[in-house]
Amino acid sequence: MTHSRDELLKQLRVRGARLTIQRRLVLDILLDGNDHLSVQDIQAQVTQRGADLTETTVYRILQWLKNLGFVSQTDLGQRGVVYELIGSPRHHHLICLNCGGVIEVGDGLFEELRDHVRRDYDFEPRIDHMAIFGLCQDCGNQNISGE
Amino acid sequence: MTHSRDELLKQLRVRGARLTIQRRLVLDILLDGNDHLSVQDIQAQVTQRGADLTETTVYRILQWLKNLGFVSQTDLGQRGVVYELIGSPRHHHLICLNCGGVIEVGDGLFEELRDHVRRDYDFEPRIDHMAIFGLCQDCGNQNISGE
DNA sequence: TTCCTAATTGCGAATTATTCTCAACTGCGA
DNA sequence: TCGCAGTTGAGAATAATTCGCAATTAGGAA
Ligand SMILES: [Mn+2]
Ligand SMILES: [Mn+2]
Ligand SMILES: [Zn+2]
Ligand SMILES: [Zn+2]
Repeated sequence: MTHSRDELLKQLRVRGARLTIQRRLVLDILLDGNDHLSVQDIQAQVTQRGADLTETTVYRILQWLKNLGFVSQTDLGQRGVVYELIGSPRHHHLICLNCGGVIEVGDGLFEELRDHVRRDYDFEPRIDHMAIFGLCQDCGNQNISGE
Repeated sequence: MTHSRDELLKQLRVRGARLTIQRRLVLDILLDGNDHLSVQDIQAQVTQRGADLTETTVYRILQWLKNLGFVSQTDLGQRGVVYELIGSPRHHHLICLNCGGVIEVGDGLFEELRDHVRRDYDFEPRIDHMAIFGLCQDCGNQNISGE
């Protein structure tokens, strides 16, 4: 499940952050649309709710939430950069280079990798919302030319 | 080891690609500097060799090599997007979000993940040159503030 | 409740990275 | 050697993100 709104706000308050209406708005949009949202998507939502934030502000708030570890920022390739609240448990995606299809996968896939990295390199990986590119079942069977 | 120049050219010829002087030049630069090269890095090398390619052309050649599966394109975060010939065996990197340190790791780390993805999702992942972000040993011990 | 101030936002320009268009050029098969 | 589809050059265009600074405001202190 995802963070609840109240829990989220509480955690932010604890960290001494100012809860401006702009920040609440972006948080609400992220909480509602439990989806991949681009900056434009978020701006559209802002407008739809009768509000109005600068692009700059949206970028700044997303950056802030990302640095705090509440939001993931992921480049989905063709589909560009998207933001999403990091739920628990986390999830990740397989993205087909040919058809663009996006498959959601659980975090289990990455548990071994995480452990290995920790053990072998004493490195604490932040694998929050990975995009793995490749060829899906359908496209893998066709023979894809390089160009 | 890395692809040899001749082997590489042969493979490209087989695929019916035109081996222009521009393409040879970029290939040679990639072969020599066995390193992460940004587009600017490559342009600098081009100049250093007394030649002169447009940025556009460099982008196009890199895109072409990437699509053919010979070159990886990786976003290293702070350090931007870099290109590198995909060697065999492949390697990947751990990148510290705090100090920016880059650790090279072998491909073994990803073998399990690859198998899982193939088995569980019938998806052929192209894990050529991954960047895993997180905190290195030194930085993990300090307490990092969110901002 | 009011006041104060550091944190945050708005605005618009700047920067950066990448792509596009189209005319000129050229690698390579016939 | 010729012809042309594929490739490059040039420079503008587009898209994404960041910057600088003045105006605003959240939230603690009085
Ligand atoms: Mn997702
Ligand atoms: Mn590398
Ligand atoms: Zn596909
Ligand atoms: Zn570090």
